[in-house]
Amino acid sequence: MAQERFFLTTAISYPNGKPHLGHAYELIASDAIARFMRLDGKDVFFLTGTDEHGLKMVQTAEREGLPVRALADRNAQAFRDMGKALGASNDDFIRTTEERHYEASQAIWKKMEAAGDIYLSTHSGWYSVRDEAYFDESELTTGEGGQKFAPSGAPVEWSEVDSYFFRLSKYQDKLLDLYKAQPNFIGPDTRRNEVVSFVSSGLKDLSISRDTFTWGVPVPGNPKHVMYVWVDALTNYITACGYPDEGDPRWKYWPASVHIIGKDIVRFHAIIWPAMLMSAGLPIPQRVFGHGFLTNRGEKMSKSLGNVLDPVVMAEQYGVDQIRYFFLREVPFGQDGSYSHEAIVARINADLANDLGNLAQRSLSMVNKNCEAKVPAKGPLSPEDEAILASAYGLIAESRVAMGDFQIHAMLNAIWRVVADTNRYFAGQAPWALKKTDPARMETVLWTTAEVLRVVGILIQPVMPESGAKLLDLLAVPADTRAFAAADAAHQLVPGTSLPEPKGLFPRYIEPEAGQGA
RNA sequence: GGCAGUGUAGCUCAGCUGGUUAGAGCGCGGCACUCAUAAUGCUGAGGUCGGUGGUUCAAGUCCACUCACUGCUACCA
Repeated sequence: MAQERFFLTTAISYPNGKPHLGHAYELIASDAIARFMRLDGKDVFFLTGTDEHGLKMVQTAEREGLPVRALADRNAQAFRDMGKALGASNDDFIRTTEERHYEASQAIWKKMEAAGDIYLSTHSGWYSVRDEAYFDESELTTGEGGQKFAPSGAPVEWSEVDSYFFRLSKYQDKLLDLYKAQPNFIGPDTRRNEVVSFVSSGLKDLSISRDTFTWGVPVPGNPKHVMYVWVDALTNYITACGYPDEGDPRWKYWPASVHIIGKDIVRFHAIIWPAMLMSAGLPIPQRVFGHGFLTNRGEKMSKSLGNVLDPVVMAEQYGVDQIRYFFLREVPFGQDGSYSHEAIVARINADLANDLGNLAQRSLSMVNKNCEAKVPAKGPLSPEDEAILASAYGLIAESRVAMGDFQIHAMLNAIWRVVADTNRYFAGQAPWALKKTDPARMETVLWTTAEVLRVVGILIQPVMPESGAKLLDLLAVPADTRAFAAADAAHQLVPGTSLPEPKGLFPRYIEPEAGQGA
């Protein structure tokens, strides 16, 4: 039987600066989904990368006195390094300046052109040099002498430039059909509603080339023009699958299972991208999911506010798994979220150190001292034992449901509900008391607790790969039984197996000095 | 302006097709325990479920109106 494939992507990042927390968040979340699917037995292809063309890159390079390509190389590397620092498990890292991407972009362009969907015309509108943007008449204000101004206050002038256009308008009905046929194509629902309403209100053709700069993919047959962001950036997803070579070993991954993107670019992925694919006669992605933005104590991150945190520094300060856990547990995926030093520390100490870390420590240290450092004997199970085991074994199904909608936080909530129940169970059974009255029963309680920990260890791996592995090490779980398929009663811990000395799983976070807020 | 959504304990939020004393986590008070990373367990404090008016035997849960807030309303990636 063929292994189910799962292809997921992040958006490609624009590397005119260093990666920030927003990039990190998207990568962490996508990585957790990728790892989840791998552990669940799927053939996963996980892609991330950088979108390196366009005027902003040129301008940034000029400002820094670098050739554009050098800037792109340097910053692309910074994004790669961030991925490493965060434990990202992407299978490829695509850069739009790569040869393979030029090939793919020009190929899809030609397909769209052959379909009669590309034509040369004039792009006209009110342009603000300062904002580098066009504005609709309705957004403008008129000053003295008839001068018109953008919302930013910058003057605008009427501009007419040659540009190639994509017949997006032609796809309006087809897109609406798509949204109807695939109700979960766009998630979460609020984003879907917005897109549907946008498309319903009418689509205009799209300007897809520029002849005002050259840092881009040349338009086939007219090298005066380079492709504008839409065609260039979105195409990366099929470039990585080997397009236009449909014999490429990676082509089997297309169409993508999901594009994980920021809520601000949902429209491009849910409207322009499928329309392009329809035009080129290619399959449409299964889903597009827009995550929310992070704020620092409810305030937008900005350089001027000085509340921009470097994700790599955060990983060093709090721990990689710790911040992965924090963002994925604290923020319901799809909604905006807020973070603060206090909130991070609270999660680390309450959930990781106290609830899970201490549960492992209190039970495994008893095993170590009272069971000859071996998996305890499993005697007859009491109803309490059965109940806690059943809820642990039930987690995998719950997690699949949650992750089916990318509700990573819901999966973590479920896991921690079991962790809390297990602490209750442990306190209720009081194995330290049984030690004197009924040692056999004590062993069964300890076995049950360890078995729950095994399941938990397996399930936290997508979010906290290192810590999950550490926990499974403490339980001497073989490497080949750490996937989700083993999170059931058939693979339970074997009494008598030697265990290593228990070590702390999650240290408490202690403030280095008082008064240090982040 | 139009469209969509949100408003439930100090904070963050659950509450499916309306039905016993409205829930969880965190925070806060008290108690217990000692296996454990000063961890854990138990327990308490009570929020007019934004407001008003309806429908109903019964509404946080449906309807109308109203207030506040948020998102979208295309070429910045």
